[in-house]
Amino acid sequence: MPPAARPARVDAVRNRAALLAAAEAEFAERGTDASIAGIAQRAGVAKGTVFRHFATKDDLVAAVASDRFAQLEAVARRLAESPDPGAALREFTSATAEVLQQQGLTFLRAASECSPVVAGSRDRLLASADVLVERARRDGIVRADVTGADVLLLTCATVHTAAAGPGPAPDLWRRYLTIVVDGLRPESASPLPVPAPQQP
Amino acid sequence: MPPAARPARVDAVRNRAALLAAAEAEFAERGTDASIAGIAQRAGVAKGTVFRHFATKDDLVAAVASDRFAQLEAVARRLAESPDPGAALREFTSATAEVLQQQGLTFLRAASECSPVVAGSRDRLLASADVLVERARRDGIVRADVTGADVLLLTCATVHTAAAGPGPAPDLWRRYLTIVVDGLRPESASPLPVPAPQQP
DNA sequence: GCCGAAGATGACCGACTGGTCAACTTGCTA
DNA sequence: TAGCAAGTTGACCAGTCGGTCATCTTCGGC
Repeated sequence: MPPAARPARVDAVRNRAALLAAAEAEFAERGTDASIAGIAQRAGVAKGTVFRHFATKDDLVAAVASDRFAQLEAVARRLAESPDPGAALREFTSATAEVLQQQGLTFLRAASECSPVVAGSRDRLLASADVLVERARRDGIVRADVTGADVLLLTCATVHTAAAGPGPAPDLWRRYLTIVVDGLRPESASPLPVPAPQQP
Repeated sequence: MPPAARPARVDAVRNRAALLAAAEAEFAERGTDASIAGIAQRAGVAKGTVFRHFATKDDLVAAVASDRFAQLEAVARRLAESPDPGAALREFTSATAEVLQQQGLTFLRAASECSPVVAGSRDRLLASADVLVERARRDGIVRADVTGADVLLLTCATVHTAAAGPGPAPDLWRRYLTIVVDGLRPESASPLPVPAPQQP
């Protein structure tokens, strides 16, 4: 085992944090089309500094996206201890929708498609979602043929509808999440024509 | 009123049609990021020719997107005469999903956001969707507080979920469209927390 | 077959991108 | 406080993009 690396300099730590915050904001506003130059400017740093901290643009995208998935996974783990499985599932989908809404759905999807690190974070989130769905099913809240991946994808869907609407409709997703959750109920459920996906 | 313009030359007509077909395919594959050069090559034409027929890239995007919305509006008008309003609504959502899936959801959204012509086509489609929803509601198939814009947005949503899934899952949207339509039923409907949008 | 006009062409332009690097500055350790 | 590794900088590079335009080709009326 090599000796512990010298700790990072304080200015490097500060710049790295500023870069992550700036990247988060720029990616949220403009998706993966956000330019490195713009992120650097927002962080108050030269462009070369970005590449010192993140070898490629993809690495920066992955860092931001992984943080988001990890944040949601923590929420799911906490809710898995909740005494009311139905409320826990609703709260989880709302929290997920809020993060997706804030960070940008297509950004997170693109990130998990081109980075195995992000895909890993996403899969851990999926596993936590499965736990919540299974608990809700045992409670009679959701139909038998629905999985965690289904719920995550449908939550993404409701956020997308809000983003697709005209002008700012920041919480239109609440309307559609309500309809979707109603559609998950076991009463009056139509048989589903296509099998559930393995991953969201 | 000026005298009728001389009819277009046959080669111009042929090239315009080839360009529209090529643009449709390229936009479907790569969204608005598709390059003019790629579209020109696919159409077997030089780049300058593209700009002779469409002054800007946006004009080309608008032409392709408008065609799609008009195609869906025609479907809706036909279904408005159908004797079974519930089946008509289901068929309309399926047809819409298929077009969105084929042409690319984000492409169509981007197109209608930056071109008033496309927005007009989209609004005509919305009006036709409203007719279908109203008929279904009178038949007791959908809850009272749902509009045509809701149904269109939710249909977009199910397509988005399929696109967000891993690998090719070309008809996963059928699974989620079933869940969503179940969620539209009047029985066991939870009150909706946010008003419906004016446009989809 | 001739000829004018409409159309097609592709080299070219400027703007912008992600990424590199040699020169310079700064924080930390001894 | 001296010295050096770590960190920062911005000019620069190659590539791509949408868009222009002088030049050439082709259609179609006579």
